[in-house]
Amino acid sequence: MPSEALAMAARQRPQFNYRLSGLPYRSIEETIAVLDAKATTRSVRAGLEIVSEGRRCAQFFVVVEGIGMRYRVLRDGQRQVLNLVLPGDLPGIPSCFFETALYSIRSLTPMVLLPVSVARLIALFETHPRAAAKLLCGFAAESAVNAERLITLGRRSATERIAHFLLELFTRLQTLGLTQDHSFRVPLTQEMLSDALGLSIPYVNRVLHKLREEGLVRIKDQVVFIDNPEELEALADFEDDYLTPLSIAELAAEIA
Amino acid sequence: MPSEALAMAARQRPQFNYRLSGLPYRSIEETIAVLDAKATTRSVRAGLEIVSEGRRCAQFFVVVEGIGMRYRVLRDGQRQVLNLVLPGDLPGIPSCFFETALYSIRSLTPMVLLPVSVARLIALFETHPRAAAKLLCGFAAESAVNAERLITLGRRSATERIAHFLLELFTRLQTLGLTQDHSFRVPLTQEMLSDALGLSIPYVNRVLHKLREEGLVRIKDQVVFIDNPEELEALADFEDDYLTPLSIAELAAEIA
DNA sequence: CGGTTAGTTGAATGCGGTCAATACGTGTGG
DNA sequence: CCACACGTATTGACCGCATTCAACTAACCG
Repeated sequence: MPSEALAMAARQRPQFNYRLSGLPYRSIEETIAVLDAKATTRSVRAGLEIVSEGRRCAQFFVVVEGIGMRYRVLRDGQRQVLNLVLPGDLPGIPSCFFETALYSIRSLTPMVLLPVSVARLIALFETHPRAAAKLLCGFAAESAVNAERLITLGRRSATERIAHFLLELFTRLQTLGLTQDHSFRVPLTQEMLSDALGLSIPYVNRVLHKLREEGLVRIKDQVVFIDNPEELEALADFEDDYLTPLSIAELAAEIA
Repeated sequence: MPSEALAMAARQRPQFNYRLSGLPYRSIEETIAVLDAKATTRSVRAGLEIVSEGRRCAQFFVVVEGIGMRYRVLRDGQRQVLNLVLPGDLPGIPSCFFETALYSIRSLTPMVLLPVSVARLIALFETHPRAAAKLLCGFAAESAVNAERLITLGRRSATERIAHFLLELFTRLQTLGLTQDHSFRVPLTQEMLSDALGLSIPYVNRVLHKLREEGLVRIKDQVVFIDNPEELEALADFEDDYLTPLSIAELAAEIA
């Protein structure tokens, strides 16, 4: 299905289908099998607050399907979006290791989640070490994404931030088999972009306008089109190393 | 030892002693015991690059003693300091899960490290699940610190950034038993502060000057004095929740 | 003594924020 | 069917926080 036609369809009634069609390294299949996914899976509608900052959070989740966001609202009402939560991610870590959740998590699309209580996680280490190791790997991969965002916020210009963010999202979704050609659909408002990248809404708008005019990237009806990947990557100084961790098998084979 | 006298001593010849005197939750004692610390511990001098971005990194480290920094140098020479590495931290994660290290790590003081190869880590999950669980907890605690820094870079002013950073450092070092009264010693240059907080060196200087004049905080001869903790915390909107994770025992006791 | 690194200060500039108004689409209730 | 509210996108004018560039000091070390 050509991406332009897809956009056309989106204009009429945006649909989001984030069922996994590709299986990345930190695939959740083994974990799910171990945890008897089918029995305990939980579906939530879009726009639901799954974890609330300041309230006890005794479990984390394995995202099976859908997209969410993790964020903090500051005293003065400002919001910082920490990251987008995609299939295979583990929202609720690290909040479940604290007295009270440190951040809130909200679904942006309908989601399918696999809840895992902390007690069960601890037990998992005894009973299914392999699954536990996978969880650590998955969490480490997430932390690499967060570190890269830190670099983005600390040292990149507004244009670079936006370009880098969209390229990262594209790459991650591509690994999950959730892209079409050079486009992907996410329920991404300019407000969310600004809150994720530490910018103001009007400025995000201006930069997006500029990037669109330069033929680099477009966002239309919640579909992002990467029109010129090469130039966009050059502009953003984007390298995808940090998105492609080694597999457990490769790691175990390492010479000690 | 009064902190003023300590500063006096520092002026003559700065000394750094970061041996652990307190043992935080994510204490490394069990891990060290399991891993036969004594036999494999490694001491490094100050200023050594322990992990180099772009080069293979097949192990991570448990910091037994000393302080280091994790950073990335960008294409254009700009540097972003991701975090300071303190005793109990686990530098090398997540880099060891990737083909090539994503960031560099450098010692700021002499350090004592416990190297753990990835292969051994994987094996550890089978043989010592309890130690593996502790590693995950420790890593989760680190990730909370990084998330908080993300909020700092995204949504806080220069003054708030500096105040928040110094308070965080104080609190973490206090937990480790490495503070005196309301002061602590770190080999922290204004350049490092600026690279950690996404600011320019001159501006860091100006803000520090202002904070000193307001009687909130001083840095003198590599000793940081928190002169007015209450006001500084109010100014920075600092809460220490994210620095005090639950213990494994508490977690295991959770109702499933 | 020179060389080097860290800290300090001033002046000019600019990136990105703030405030405000407008447009646009969609869903609502009259 | 239209009026209105609401959320999101867009644009303009002005402003200010923080950067840049540059000069200069202080401390340390060979």
